[in-house]
Amino acid sequence: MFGGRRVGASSPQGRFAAGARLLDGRVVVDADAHGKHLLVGFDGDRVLHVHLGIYGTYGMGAGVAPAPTGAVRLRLVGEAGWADLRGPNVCEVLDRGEVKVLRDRLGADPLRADADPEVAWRRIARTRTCVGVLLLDQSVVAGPGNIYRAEVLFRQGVHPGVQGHALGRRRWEAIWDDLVVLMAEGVRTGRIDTVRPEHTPEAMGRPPRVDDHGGEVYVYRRAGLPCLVCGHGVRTAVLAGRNLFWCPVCQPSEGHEG
DNA sequence: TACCTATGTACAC
DNA sequence: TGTACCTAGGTAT
Repeated sequence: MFGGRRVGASSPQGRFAAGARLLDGRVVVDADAHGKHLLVGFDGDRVLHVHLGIYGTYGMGAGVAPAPTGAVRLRLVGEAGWADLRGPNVCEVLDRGEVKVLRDRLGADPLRADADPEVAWRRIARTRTCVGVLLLDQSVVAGPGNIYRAEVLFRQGVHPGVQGHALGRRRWEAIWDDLVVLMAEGVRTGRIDTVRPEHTPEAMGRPPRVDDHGGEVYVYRRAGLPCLVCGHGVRTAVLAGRNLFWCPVCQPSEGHEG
């Protein structure tokens, strides 16, 4: 919608007024994402860096932009359409050098063709930190969040408390390969569905259930409900500051509880 | 109208 | 580990 075109930038809410002025009237030359970070390049060595965080949203449309509603941090308007950004964790203008600093602190992104899971593995293999924490550490793996953490560990039968050094290369490779598939599918469909065809409510003869986040999942936010595979109650605990969910039967704990 | 929750991160201690 | 950031939508009062 904006690539190669001159765009208008404004901050109806006012909090990004100075930044918007740096971009206003410039041409969008490229756009890229690394993990949860969006990088939109403008002419003049200016890069818009956006991280949606936990609240942020983008609203977009074709044609003439409507009057802004709510707290619109940044509005971009081009010939073909408009985009409104609300509530981001980060919204700033960087130069290419600052972008490199940002990228250097991010780990392998399962959605990127240039990702090297070997780098992540070297970090994982030498730490006692558990895999449930490592999967949310964006300097190890960039992109997965709380839903993918819970779901990929369930799909691979890995207890979230397994320490990095005890995970083993094969299990790490299985987790990585699954993330690549799941996240690509998420991009394609715009939602997070992780339930295999043989476990869908239709296949199992259960009523359909879609989580509030909009996708079908095995354990995420299903605390106390029966596991879709074995029927045991799904457990929950806080790990790395976020609500974690797992099935204690399908994800055996290898000698430790909790 | 108040309160709670959420696909996240940084910083103080 | 706790808290601030900061927004919208849902539920309770």
